[in-house]
Amino acid sequence: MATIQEVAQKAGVSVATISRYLNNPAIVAKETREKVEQAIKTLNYEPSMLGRNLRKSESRLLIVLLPSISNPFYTEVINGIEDTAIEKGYNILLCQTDSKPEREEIYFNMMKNRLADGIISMDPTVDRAKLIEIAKNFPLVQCSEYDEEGIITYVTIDNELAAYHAVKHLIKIGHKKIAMINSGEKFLYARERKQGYLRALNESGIPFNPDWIFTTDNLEFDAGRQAMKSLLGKSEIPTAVFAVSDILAIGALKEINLKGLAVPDDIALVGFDKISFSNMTQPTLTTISQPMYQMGSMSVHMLINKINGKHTESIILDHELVIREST
Amino acid sequence: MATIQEVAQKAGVSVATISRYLNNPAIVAKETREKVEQAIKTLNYEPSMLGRNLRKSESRLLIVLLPSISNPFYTEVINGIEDTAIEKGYNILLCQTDSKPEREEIYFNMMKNRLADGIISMDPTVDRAKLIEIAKNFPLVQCSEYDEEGIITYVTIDNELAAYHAVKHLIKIGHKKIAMINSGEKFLYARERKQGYLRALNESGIPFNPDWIFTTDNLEFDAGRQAMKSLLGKSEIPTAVFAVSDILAIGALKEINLKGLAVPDDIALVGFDKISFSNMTQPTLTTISQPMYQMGSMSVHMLINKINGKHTESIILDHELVIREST
DNA sequence: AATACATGTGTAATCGATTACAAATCATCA
DNA sequence: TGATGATTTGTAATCGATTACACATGTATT
Repeated sequence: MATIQEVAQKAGVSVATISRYLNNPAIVAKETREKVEQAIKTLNYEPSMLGRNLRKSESRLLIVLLPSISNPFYTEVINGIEDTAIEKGYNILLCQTDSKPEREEIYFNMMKNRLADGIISMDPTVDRAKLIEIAKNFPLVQCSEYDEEGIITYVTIDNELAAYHAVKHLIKIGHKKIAMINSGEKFLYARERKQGYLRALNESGIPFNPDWIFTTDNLEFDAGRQAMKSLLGKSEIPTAVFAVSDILAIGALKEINLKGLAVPDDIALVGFDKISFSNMTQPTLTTISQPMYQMGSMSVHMLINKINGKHTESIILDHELVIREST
Repeated sequence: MATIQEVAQKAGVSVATISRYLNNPAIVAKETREKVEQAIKTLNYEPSMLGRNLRKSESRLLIVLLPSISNPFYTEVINGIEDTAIEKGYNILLCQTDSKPEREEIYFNMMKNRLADGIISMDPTVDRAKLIEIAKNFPLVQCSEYDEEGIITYVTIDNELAAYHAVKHLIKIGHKKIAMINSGEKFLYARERKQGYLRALNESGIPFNPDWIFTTDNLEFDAGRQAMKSLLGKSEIPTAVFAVSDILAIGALKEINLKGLAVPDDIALVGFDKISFSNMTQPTLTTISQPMYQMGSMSVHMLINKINGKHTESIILDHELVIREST
């Protein structure tokens, strides 16, 4: 691998000239430029990012923290992140924490070690205190999550309103017995969506039945099944279910089918996230669509602003209710 | 951010001593060590990877090339890659090509620019000639794909045998009219799986009906639906279908359901890959399980061997037929 | 006491780029 | 013609670490 020194020698100019050519070809004289181009071509030279990065003290790498890549909700967000990052000359390091603090630690250290220029955190389970500590010293934005105290810049949707819309839709098509499959209330979004659910019921004068709210301890398919199993075992069975994630809804759907009941005739079902699989089930799933690509794209813009020392405001984006066969 | 120089000054020793402490604390005297530890702590020092990387001319980053992260087949492979890489002190750069050559180019350049130490390619659509060219000059292994000429080191399964097993299973449970939903034969694995399908039929004396082989132009859900629609429109309708990917199979399942037919009673269905969603459908999908985690893990071991200049042999791993409700 | 060897530390070169500053060249114009 | 300013290039310091080599000290051996 040729270095800039060798190119300089071959072209009969100094390394400074080569560097100038690399960074702004226009400022080197036409004649010199041709010699440099010639030398680069014959030596098959490619500049080393290692040298450049050290000198500029930047890595042009962004860390994206997420619990797990297998959750399809994130894939579309990642597309937004990746496209925007590449457009801005950055690359992304996709980091799965599996909600394990020691994994988190590794990635926070990469930041401290200057192997990354900033962090986009999409992990709801990350330790809040540590995150705030990091955010004080390094560029960091939260995507689809946020900190109630508003110390950390974020981009997200209005979870309360989205849940409200979902439940309102169920009420509008005639349901009164509406259950909710929620994830642990340690998550802010879970608390907010529950508020939206309650507000919709309340507004329509439907009494709240605590029997019909089921809290799962994870977001997997099986948790959805268990939740539905429990709901189907209640003395009074709901006619509609709002699940806070599509995967949970798909688990519920499976359980409903197993019990010989039909969606939407016996039980209507609304999910959340509009993952691609929500369109592949039988029946297809009514769900809340988040502007995932846009969220990803925005968070990169915000992060790069932070890296460049500019101030950035948090943003709340719009969601959309997608009505399909399950309601 | 403190540098090694400042730490050295604070501790009253030379930078060499700090560096030695960082890389092998045992070789610095106990007394000095304590001074160094003290200085590091009070300055809150974290060594810069930029400096280290330049000096060692390595980045400790591995590029993982894949068509799209949204294909769940890859997520488990990635887990294997990530765990093993971290264990070996490397990090991974997940790179989606979307099968676009210009995206590929970006990532190959990162390699040339020394921003990555090696590449694991899982992209079947990547330009072969270019891949071989890269493999000649840089550490590269192929995972789940391979080059027929055997120039590039790879880890994969025996696709012909896996398809053979899948079709044999259908024959064993009484099917004679067996269709295949295949992806384009530009992919080596598609050609191989077709061979396995033909061998199984042939061995059981079942004549091959060209009407029953459908070639899709992509691997998406809708392609599966279209394929099944076509098969259901034939003059003679098959009683079993072998699809070369679970997503295609799930698309087919949707179409079968829409036509009011039942799986497995009217039509039996076998997929390929054992993605997590294959267990969430109604009915669950019989499929071929590839050792995805192991494939990922192996490919990292092989790549690191290559990076360290050691010779490495290609490997073919075992698959497994997972029989579930759809057959 | 002389020698050999192990242990611990410092000096300074090095990795491959960028860039401030100085210097050389050239054209322009009074 | 000489001053002025623009354009182009070179010199050398720099980013933050690692490491070969040299040197000083302590310990063991005869």
